[in-house]
Amino acid sequence: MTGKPSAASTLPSQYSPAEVEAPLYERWVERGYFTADPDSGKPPFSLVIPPPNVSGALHIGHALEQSMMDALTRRARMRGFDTLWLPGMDHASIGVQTLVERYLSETEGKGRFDYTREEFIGKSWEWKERYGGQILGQMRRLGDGVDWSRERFTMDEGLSTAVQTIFKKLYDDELIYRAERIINWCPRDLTALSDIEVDHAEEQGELISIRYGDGEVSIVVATTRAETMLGDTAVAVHPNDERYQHLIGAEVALPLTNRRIPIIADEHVDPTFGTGAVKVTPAHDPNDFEIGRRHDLPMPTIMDERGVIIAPGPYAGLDRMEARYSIVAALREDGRIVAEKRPYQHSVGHCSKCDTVVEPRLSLQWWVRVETLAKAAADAVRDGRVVIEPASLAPRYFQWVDSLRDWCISRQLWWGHRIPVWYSPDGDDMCFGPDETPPAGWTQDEDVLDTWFSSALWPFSTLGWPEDTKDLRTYYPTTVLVTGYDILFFWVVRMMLFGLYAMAGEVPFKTVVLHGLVRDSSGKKMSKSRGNVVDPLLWIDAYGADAVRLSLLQGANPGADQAINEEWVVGARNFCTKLWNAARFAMISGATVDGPLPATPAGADAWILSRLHEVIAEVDRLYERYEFAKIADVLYHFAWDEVCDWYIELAKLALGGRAAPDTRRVLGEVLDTLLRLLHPMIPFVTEALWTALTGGESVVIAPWPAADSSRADAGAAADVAAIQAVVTEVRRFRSEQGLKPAQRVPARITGAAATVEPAVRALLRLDEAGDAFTPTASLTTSRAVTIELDLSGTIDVAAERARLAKDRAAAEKELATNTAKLGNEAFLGKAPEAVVGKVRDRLAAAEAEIARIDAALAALPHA
RNA sequence: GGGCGCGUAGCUCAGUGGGAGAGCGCUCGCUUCACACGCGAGAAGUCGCUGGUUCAAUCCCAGCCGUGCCCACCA
Repeated sequence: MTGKPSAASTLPSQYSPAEVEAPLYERWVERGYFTADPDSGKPPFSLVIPPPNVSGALHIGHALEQSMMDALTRRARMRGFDTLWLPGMDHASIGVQTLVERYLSETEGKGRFDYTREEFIGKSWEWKERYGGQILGQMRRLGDGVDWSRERFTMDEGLSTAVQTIFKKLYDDELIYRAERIINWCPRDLTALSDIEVDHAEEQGELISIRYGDGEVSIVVATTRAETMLGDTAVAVHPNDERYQHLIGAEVALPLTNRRIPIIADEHVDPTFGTGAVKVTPAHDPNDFEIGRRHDLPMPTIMDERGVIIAPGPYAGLDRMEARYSIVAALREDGRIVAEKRPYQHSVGHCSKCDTVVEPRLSLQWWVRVETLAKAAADAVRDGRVVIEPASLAPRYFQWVDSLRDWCISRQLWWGHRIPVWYSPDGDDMCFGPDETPPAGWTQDEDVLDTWFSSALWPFSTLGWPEDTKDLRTYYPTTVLVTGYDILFFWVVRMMLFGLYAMAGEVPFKTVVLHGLVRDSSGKKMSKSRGNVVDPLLWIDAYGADAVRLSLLQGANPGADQAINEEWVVGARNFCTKLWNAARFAMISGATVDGPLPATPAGADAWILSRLHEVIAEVDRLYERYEFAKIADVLYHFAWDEVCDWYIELAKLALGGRAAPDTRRVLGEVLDTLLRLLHPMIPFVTEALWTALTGGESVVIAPWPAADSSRADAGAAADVAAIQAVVTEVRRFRSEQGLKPAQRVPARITGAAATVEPAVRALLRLDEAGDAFTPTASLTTSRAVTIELDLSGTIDVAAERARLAKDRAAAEKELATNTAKLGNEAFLGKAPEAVVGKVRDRLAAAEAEIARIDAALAALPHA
């Protein structure tokens, strides 16, 4: 026997995660359980972590996402796969550069441009070594079974090589190009942003209607950005707009300047909006830029990169917001403002990193031509090579990928992958690969790449690409990607673009599992400004990593947001304690995992084994659909309601009798299996208990349970169902009669099977009827078991009558419902036979129930 | 404007064409020999509204009301 009753009996009654977790984790790592082995001969199961920012701390969303990934990985390992969960971090170009700038400002009192590029990058690496990567330690706290030997960073040498290699390939294939276009510019961070790095917010602004020109040739335009009029080079109207036909081709005087600008016709203009006339500022508005291109308009830039007016004149040197105010004032003085709508609600773009209002700006940048790449990315999902779970979120993927616009990838930053393009003294440009040397005298492009460019390579760059490594051959395509639906556009789409392109059409992952956002207890998004952000580490400290993981997984319905608060974590912690005590009981009781299971287990033993194997099958089925919340629910209720509340109570009886050895073995089997089933979700407490219970090396490497349908035992299940029904009914009677739970009562039981009666007596504390037995109360349960009790006192007739009356009312309702159904010809004619039969059964049951209750009522003494 | 979703017990959420569920909370009782982070019993919902399909609708369809998110546009 490997159970250790002597040790177990000294276990405290409560689990102390803080003492147990860290040593267990270190042991797992030291023993190499998490290290993948492509030579193992086992089938591969691989996934890459969505790399957290090097500057980030573990937040509740990470905790959820990583709990999901860890559960999948641990289960796969137990099922015999060679598992690789690859960890790492993202360099977070703009985010980290901003932090480093702030840090340098605080510590050295200098700005970015007080350093050379090389100095600044050196400072950034120093910052990264000193302050970055704290999340890695936090992942250990959570219990993440990642392969630390394969940890990667998006700026490490191999990944930088991958970036340069794919850039050159794209450049050579003419899928990367340089062009002057309107981009989103952050005047604070001084860099271009991609469309998705801009957050739009509805704001109260003003809509000013301005009269351009005078007399015969005048036209009213409306704008929310009066200051951009300094860059106007036309006024546009719709070509079919009756009101303005006579003006098309004319020139109007642009107020506050001595310029005259043409009135042009363009389809883009919506004649129903405002006056139907639009001022055109090609260098400062994306739509105006397109109009400008169509009509070959001049495109003067009127602001510098910080948003300060540079157009010559009285407004030069003013910030764009100051200029707006001054220009509106000047126009008003001139009598040119014909209408002002204030407040005027409209959408304004902000830098997603620093919240500064972005400035559309004409600028020379590098772009990825996405059309063919996006087509391939869409096809891979349409033809099922990549499955999105839940499927209901696939339209979001298509919505994005089917309308993808060229991706601006250059950033005017220093922290990141520098664009591998060099310029000759004559201004020619050429891209060079990692093993190529540009000619002397050529200078490299100053810009770095969008952070997401390197993230897009993550599923293969981390495995060694462009080298043809064993890891790459073994683990690509990765099995599954787990990430939030909010990151579908930023990251998933881009991995699809580049994965299919770089890996000869092979998808980066076979399944995308999308989770939702973790919100606060009332369903509100967590944010610093709301002050409702929770720190998972504080909860780990207070309740243990398992409790945090379980509480998050209990809410993890596919693709759906979830609300969480501390109460949930407390509940999960309580479950861990319950499990702890169940295992403690098993060990105290001499449960064992040695030897074969009994060939013919007795009632409760047979029943719980039958249920156990149903649960295994159910859990397997749910894992295939990534239904973490339901897996947690099934195991929670099986463990608590069935194993603890019924099986252990029934086993206590058997442990005193002849069947004790069988029960000890079954009890061991049930706990062993339950702990293995729970291990992927709550690794620490299951490890502590499983090793103590079984004496095995580690549950991490224990085999995943296999469902065995031959364990099904309908007879045993029926017996236990009868016990549960009778016990529950009599307990209710006892409770309503005010009998103390501990009070033993003599009773005569008739109608109960031999397999049922002893359990009923024990669980209800009913003694054998002795010689002096005088029944004073009798109840017939729904299972046709009659129990006569000698209460040696008066029973509460009124309470009992009320209880029975209530039951009778419920049965009457049931009777009426089913009688009505059976009286309905259409129902009898059209409903399936099975449904009709079920209704007949229920009708009969209701009739029997009423008869039983009436008999019980009649047997009650009159008050 | 386009797309997706939600509205079920006080709260947070599952769920199904044929008997309304869970966790927490609430009420009552309990130092019952694993566990008070526990045990037992219990109360609690016109399944948003209206109409339709069906023998049968919380579930399918339409409309409405409320609510959330994503994309595009917003001169």
